[in-house]
Parts: sequence; structure tokens; C-alpha cells
Amino acid sequence: MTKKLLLKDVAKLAGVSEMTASRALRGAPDVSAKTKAKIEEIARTHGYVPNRIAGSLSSQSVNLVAVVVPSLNSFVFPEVLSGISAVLKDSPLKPVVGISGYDLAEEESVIREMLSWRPSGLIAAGLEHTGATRRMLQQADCPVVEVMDVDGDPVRHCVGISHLQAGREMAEQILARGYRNIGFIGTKMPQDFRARKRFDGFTDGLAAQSVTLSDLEHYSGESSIQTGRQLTAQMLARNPGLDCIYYSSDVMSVGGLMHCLAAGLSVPGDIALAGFNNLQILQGLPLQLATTDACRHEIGERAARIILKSRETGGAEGLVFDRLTPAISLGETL
Amino acid sequence: MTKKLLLKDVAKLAGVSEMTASRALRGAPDVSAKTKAKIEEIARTHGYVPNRIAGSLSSQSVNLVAVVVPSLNSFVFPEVLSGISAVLKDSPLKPVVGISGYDLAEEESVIREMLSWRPSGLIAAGLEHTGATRRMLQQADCPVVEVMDVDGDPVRHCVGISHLQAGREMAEQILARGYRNIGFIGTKMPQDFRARKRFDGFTDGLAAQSVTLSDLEHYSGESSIQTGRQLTAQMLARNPGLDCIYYSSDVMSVGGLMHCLAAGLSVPGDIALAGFNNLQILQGLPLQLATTDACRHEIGERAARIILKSRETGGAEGLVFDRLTPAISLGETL
DNA sequence: TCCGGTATCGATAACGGTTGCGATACCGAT
DNA sequence: ATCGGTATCGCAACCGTTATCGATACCGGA
Repeated sequence: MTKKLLLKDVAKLAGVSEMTASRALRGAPDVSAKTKAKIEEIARTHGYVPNRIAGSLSSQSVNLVAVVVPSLNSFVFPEVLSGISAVLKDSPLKPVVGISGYDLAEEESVIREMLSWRPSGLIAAGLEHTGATRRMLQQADCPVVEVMDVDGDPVRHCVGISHLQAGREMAEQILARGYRNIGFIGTKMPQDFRARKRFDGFTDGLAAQSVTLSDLEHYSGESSIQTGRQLTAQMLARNPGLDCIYYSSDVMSVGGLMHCLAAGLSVPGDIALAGFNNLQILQGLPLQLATTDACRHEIGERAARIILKSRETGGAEGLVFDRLTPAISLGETL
Repeated sequence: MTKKLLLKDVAKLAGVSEMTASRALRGAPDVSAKTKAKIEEIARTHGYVPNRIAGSLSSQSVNLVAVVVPSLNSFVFPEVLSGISAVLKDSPLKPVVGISGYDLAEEESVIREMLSWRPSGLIAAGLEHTGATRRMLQQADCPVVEVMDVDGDPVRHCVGISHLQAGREMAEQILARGYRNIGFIGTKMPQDFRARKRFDGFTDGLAAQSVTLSDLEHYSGESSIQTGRQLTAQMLARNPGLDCIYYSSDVMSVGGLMHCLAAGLSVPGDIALAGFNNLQILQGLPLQLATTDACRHEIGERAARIILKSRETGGAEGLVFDRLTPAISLGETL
């Protein structure tokens, strides 16, 4: 670990000024091919790593896009991220992830932290924020996109699906197939607003045809196959008349399916199952589970494109409000 | 979007100097409680977000820890991350994730990018890097921890398990249970070095008792239940005599289990299955799959602690080489 | 009243690059 | 030989904050 190398040192070694070295290393014009080659050579062999803190302060530009999501364990946000990365791939921008842990206070502090680095854009999941967060997002002098959800008041741009609609449509599909003794298993994390909206949409959809939920189960903590299996077992034990269960997440419905396999129940003969998200883990199971696609990848792509376009136009473009259509896939379990 | 607010403005509004405002907002000493309250009040109501780029340049310190992992979809790295986050939780440090996509060239550019922000520490997955990457890691003037793997030459600190050993021990367990017609299904991603080491360790373990693999299948792309199921079906179709399959990942072995369920094969009666990682998705399945725990959470925790300790001691502490013991869990499928 | 000590605050100089613009060198054309 | 134009380079100021050190005010004790 030698003495730390500055641009100044590289320049000295190359026998040029700092400015020329800076230009050469950034690929800026006004440097002859020969000097540029020499400077690059020196920088490479000596392992010079430019200090982007100084560079960004000076140039007043940071090629980072802040992405704030509730969690990375839930299988759902990594796919949003991959959509973002795919679009940013051939641009100078790089995504940086922050995790809010389904906690609005934590989200506020994470967003504050990210904005303090003056990113070129910010993408955040959800439309619900603390007042302070909303204020920060409004004042931020970079494009801001709220993603995943469209049921609410976005601060600026917005790309997502309606979870109310997703819940309602699943209710309609379930009713259309004749199920009437319906249970719901969902998270009780008070701040998973989208799960809550699906629940509300679902019960609305049932109510529209005068059906009410026969059973209801809430769990805390992250969704898991294990939890889905246990809660399904419990619900069916106390309520054997149930003919259908809707889960707030595919991970949970997979657990439900596992219970049915283990208990020798026929799906959908004895009990129908439906989840949400269209996660990749649904592929390859013994039965194709019913679900609603949450358009995760596309949401990420579109959000990233908004950031890119906003850079081109200098932030002078109009507000984007992209409401994608969540496609139901009935599978074999309804 | 009002004019951008600087520390200078906050200070002016509060009727104090920039320095006092700076101290107040950072919680530094030498500010009376009254002035501090006033400054904080003003900063809050006006939505001041400090510019950490300037702050970090001036203070020569960045409270970020760079974490470079191959992927976030694979279910395995988010858990390492959560270990890191847990430890960093009550420290000023925050993790920042970079994704290398199982590509050493991309890893080099991601690490260069992260180091250019002069983080307080760097955690990278794996021991294999390009020459340039190794040089950067050596020269970095922050603690560097390579995680996940211990089979190789770490640049500085290292925390992980031996994948060679994991493969070998699984071979021993499988042989001890009398299986002799053994197949292997694993990734052919040329740069998933750890999967390759498990494979090598596995065949070594078999060879030690003069057993050779009966069948072998490689796939490209990310692991998935779907792929695991398909490849298992193929392998069993062409090689019905197989009595055991070892997979390079739990995700794949779950797919294998799904095939067996669908095909009416008894596990382990007709065919035994074993995977690797001890992922959460194994919980709740009809059968408890055999696997090896990769100690992901603990690896993350330990890596983060090394960074923290190194900050305290000013980097003067000795090298850490933590070789954790991967625990085999036999489950019900061997 | 004077003094030393502490609490509180401010002026100034970095931090390591980049922007802006002026300076120099070099070229062919006149 | 002179000139205008272009390619190449360097000087100085600045980006927004913090470290350092010195200044001031205030307090109790002698």
C-alpha cells in the first residue's frame, strides 16, 4: 500500500500539467493522441484511481442513480433492479441501491443519505412516504420516479400497476369460477401498502358480488414458503369448507401448494390457490399457480428511461405517469 | 423546486457562520444547545440536504462500505448483505452494493468505480480477480475483505468456507449411504469459481473411494427451479440407473425434487438428492432436502466486523483469515 | 478589579479534482 | 516572412464543506 497517488503525481510523472492529465484520463478533447497514451500508460501501471469525490464536486455532476427499495430478500425487487440496470447499461449512469426495510422512517433516512450524494436521479418504490420525505423528493434537483404502485399521489414521475385493480380482478376471476368460500392470507406488515391495496381491492371485488371473506390470516415478518405452508394448514384445519385461498404473495401461495401436496389435497379440486407477483419460483412446480404479473422488469426499465430522457432534455420534459396493466395468469390452480 | 440550498444559506438564515451551522448539523461539539436547536429548525423547515460530496472531500472520510457481489437474483447474496447490514446498523457506515454479474472484467470496472469514491471499506465476493483488480485491492487505502471462499490467495482479509471441502464432504456422506450411481448437475458459467470448486471437491471425494460420476450436466444462465427440474428429467431419462444427484445449488435441487414429485419417484428411495447453500426456500417443501449451509449471514457479519475493527485500530491490526465450517444437513433426501 | 479557564463561535485554508479562458505551438496560405 | 486558424496545453478560480486555529465572551475566584 504505497503513498496515495493523486492526479498531480500522475501529471508530474508524465511531465504535463494536471489539466492535461485530467483531460486525458477522462477522454476529453484537446489532448494529442501521444500524450494521452503516455498518461494513460502511467496511470495504469501506477494503479491510479481517480478521486470521484473531488471530481464530482468540481464538475457538479454525479453519474449515479439512487434506487430505494424495501428489501432484497423478497425476490421481487431484484427484478426491478435488473430492469433498471439493463437500461442504464450503456449510459454513464450506475444504479446504487438503498434498502428501507418496509419502514418509512428508515426510508426517509436512506433517501436523505442518497440525496446528499446529489445523484443524477432517484427511483423509489411506493407512493407512501413521510412528509419530510415528500418534501425532499419535491425539492430534489434531479428526476424522481416512484415505482411499483399507481394508486396514490406521486410526487413527480410514476411507473407501476394498480394493486387495487390487481386484487379486484383476481376476485372477479375467482368468483367467475364459482368459488364462494374464500380465504385470504397476507402480510400484516403495517407498511406494505401495496399488499394492503391488493387486499382492499380483493374484498371490494368480492363485495361487488355480495361475497365476504370466509377467513383471514395475517402474518408478520418476511414472506416465506414455510410460513405459507403453516398458515394454510392452520386455516384449512379450522375452516375445512374453504374452496379457495388468495395470498398476498407467490412465495406464500407456493407454501400453500406444498401443504396441499403433503396433505394429499387436490388443487384446485379440494382447494384453489392464487398468489401475486408471478415470481420465477413458480416455474417448475408440479402445478402452475395462479398469479398476477407485477411487471417488475418493465417497471424498472421504464423508470430508468425516464431518468435518461430527463438528462437529455435537461429536466424540461413533462410528467410521466405510466400505469401498466397487470396480467392475470390463471395457471392450473383456479 | 426552489433554488438549491447551501450550508451558507442556512447559516445566513440562522445568523451564524457556516462553521457553526456545519457543527450544529453534524452534532459536533462547541455549539450551544440554543443555537443548535435554531439551526436544526431552520435546516428542517427549509429542507436542507447537506452535500456529502463536499463534506467528504473536506473531511477526507466517506462513511460507506462497498460490497461487490456477482448477482442479487441468486438468493444467496442478499443474505450476505443482510449480515453486513446488521453489523453496520449501529455504526455510521452504510453498505453500498455493486453487481459484477459473474464477470471478472465487469467486476474490475465496478470495483474501480467503487474505490473511486474512497469508501471506508470494501467487501468483495470470491478470490479470483483480474490482475488489475488485485492491484487495486492491494493499493486501496481502506480495509478489503474477500468473502465466501477460502480456497485461494486472498489479497488481504478473508472470510468464507472451503467449497472444495463442502463438495468433498457431501461426496463422503453420499458414499457412506451406499449410493454409487451418482450424477452431478451444475452451472457451466465459466466464472462461478465456487461452484466449480464444489464440483472438483465432489469428484475428488468420489475418487478417494474409487467412484466416478455416472452422469454430468452443465447449464448456463442463472439457476432456477425450472432448469433443475428439466435437467433432472433429462438426466434420469437417459440414465435410469442413477441413485443420487448432487446439484451445485439448492434452487436446482428443488427443481429436481419437483420432477420427482411429478414423476411419482420416491425420494430417496428411487433417487437421492442433495444441493448446496441451505437457502430459505428449502423450508416448507414436502421433503427436507439435503444441503450444505454456506454460512452466508455469518460471513457477512464477520466481514463487516473486520471493517469496523479496522476503523478503530486505524488499519494497524493483523490480517484476518476466517475459515468457517460449512455444516451439512442431511435432511430426508439422502 | 483582574485573571485564568472554559464555552462558543468565526476566518481561513485546505480537500482533489474540473471549468473557463487565455497562452503557446504549429500549420499551410499568402 | 507574416498571418490567421487550429490543435494542444496551463493558470487561476471555484465546487460546498470541514479542520485548524485563533478570537471573543463569560464566569468564578483571588
